Amino acid sequence: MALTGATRTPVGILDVARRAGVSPSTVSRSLRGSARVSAATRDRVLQAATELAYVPSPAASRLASGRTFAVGVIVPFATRWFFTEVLTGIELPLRAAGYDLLLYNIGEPTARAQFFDAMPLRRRVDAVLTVASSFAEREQAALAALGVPLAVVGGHVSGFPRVGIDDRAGAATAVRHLLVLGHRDVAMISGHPGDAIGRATSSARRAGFETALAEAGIRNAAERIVAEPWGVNGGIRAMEQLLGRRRLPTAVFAESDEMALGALRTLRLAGLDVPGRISVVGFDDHEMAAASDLTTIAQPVHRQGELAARLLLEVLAGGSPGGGDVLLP
Amino acid sequence: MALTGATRTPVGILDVARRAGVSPSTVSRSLRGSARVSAATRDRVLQAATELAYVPSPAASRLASGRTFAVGVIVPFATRWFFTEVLTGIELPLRAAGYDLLLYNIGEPTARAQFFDAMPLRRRVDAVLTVASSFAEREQAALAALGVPLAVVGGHVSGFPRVGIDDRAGAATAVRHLLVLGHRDVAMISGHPGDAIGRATSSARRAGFETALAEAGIRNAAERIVAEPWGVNGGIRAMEQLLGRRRLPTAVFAESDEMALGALRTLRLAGLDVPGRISVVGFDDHEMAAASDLTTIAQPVHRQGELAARLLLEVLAGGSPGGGDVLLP
DNA sequence: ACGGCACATGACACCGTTTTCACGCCGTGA
DNA sequence: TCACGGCGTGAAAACGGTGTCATGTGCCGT
Repeated sequence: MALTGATRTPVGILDVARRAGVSPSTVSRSLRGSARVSAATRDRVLQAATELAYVPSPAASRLASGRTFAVGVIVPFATRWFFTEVLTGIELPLRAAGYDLLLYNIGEPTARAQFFDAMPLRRRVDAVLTVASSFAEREQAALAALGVPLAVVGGHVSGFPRVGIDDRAGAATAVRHLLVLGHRDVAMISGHPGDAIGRATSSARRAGFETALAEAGIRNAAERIVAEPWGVNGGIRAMEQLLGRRRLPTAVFAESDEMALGALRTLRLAGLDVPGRISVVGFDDHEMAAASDLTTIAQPVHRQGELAARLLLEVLAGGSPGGGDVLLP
Repeated sequence: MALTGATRTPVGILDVARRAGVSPSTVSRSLRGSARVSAATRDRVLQAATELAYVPSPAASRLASGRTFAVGVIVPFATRWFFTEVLTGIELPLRAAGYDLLLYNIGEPTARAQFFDAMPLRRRVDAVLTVASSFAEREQAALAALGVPLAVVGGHVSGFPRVGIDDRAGAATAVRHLLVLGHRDVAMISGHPGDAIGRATSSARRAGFETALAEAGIRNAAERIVAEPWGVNGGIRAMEQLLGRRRLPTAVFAESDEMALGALRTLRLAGLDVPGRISVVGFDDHEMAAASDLTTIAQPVHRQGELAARLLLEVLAGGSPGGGDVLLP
């Protein structure tokens, strides 16, 4: 008596096989569409499968085939906006190809340490994707030791393909924009060089800043950079520092929109008109940036995610891709 | 000749068993610490395992045990901030208990449809967690049909425990705050009732708004609500609508900080002083809210995630939890 | 008309754990 | 001293697919 109603569904591949009047092997082949099965049989199998509401056990499939059909996504949540944007780009192609997304947040130092200590995605993903992170030597080695394809979005891991933008050029563009507007006294708000987030990105953008200033014949670019922890609060504090200086710059280039927004806030509190008294330019095209009418360098983040995903899929499918992709802001 | 260096590591449980001089069964038992194994043996096994750098195959383990040690997290990415915040809260306890996080973004309608069509997490998670979403009847049924524990953060699925805040009370508090300040002409900016995101949340907050107005003897609360699609842009447009009205309200309560920020932007463009000419109160305690000096109703989002995770773990461990949790803003 | 041959399909071993069951051993109570 | 009950451990059967190899059949070329 089915007192409990619909119990857990232990409908396996043999049930389908039986109903379709074929062997399990044939069911497997038909379902994965891969191998050579006569159209008639395949249809019969498919029909049987849907009738029985058959769902293959991923565990069994993984065990037998060795493929997990999962990719690990490593992120520092601190970059909320960037990361979610990338993720939406990543998800569609991967999902379409039948892959699951395993999320790992290594934002906090302790979480990060644990992660690299335990390497929890050993044996459980076919590929890895890192978002907006830089890694120390040992960490890169650990990632490489996973022995699976790896793609990098907004960061750098030596030896693996990278999808991103030319941060240096982007930053230079932003700064040149300010210079063209006539500004000579330009400062930069940057993330702490020590920060795990975007170490590479950070320094590339600083380099862009320095390049642009050098072009304009402005010296001591380095002194014009003030670094604070990455994020809105860092931006707030950085701008406070600038306000404390003898002379207020007439324009500020912020490494990221989040920092720019923080800076704007400080300026607003100080009653300084933007852009009347001081101009601010950001970098990233953060959702809130538009809402704050912040001038910013746009980057196709969503696209980057998508590209990275496709790149991985290509590798997983057996092909080897070209080098790192670089888009223009 | 090990030309290839360290190849893929096929070190299995029997290797460990051999090295420790025991049977695979004993290794399994020792490693999961569960069953009764003499301390001496266990130590020997553990040692052997670390020496061999043994990593159990999750696939095999899943197949044999029936447990996946994974939980599915369902989110509409639209609520970036909320969702990442929740996620950080969720992750630690789950990870500590050995669970993986499978991410599903059902933000876009087509993705949502596909999701409920294919029910991709059948057989691949031990539990599910939904974040900031409301579901139609059929969708709720589909979720229930998964047959696994489910916890809800910031939303509602009938029959399953919910972690959240008292949105109605929170909203009422916000509105009362405005009333106490002397405002009589208060409007509300709300998300579209049809939006999938936080339908339940939305209506609860509207109810709070209406309650508070009713208390103060203010009528036609419903007319004072303007609805636009959820998000910053919705806030922008909603405020534009309000500006278009005959009389500008002296205060606005926004359903979410994102909408409030949008509203602020419109006001800034219009040159209207905040809070001099018009007051704005938000809801959520969004990161950017602080940076914009927006008055807002704080809610312990991180905490909510953590609670939901613990709740799930409890259920997974066999206990049955109390009813839905309600925190105070 | 006959020997392949290619293709569709079935049989079966295997993937690497977990788990049940049985067994031997030792300490204990009668 | 003997039967008995635990406890620690090993043997072996799942778990549910996938892939390889073997088999049977219809068709083509000569």
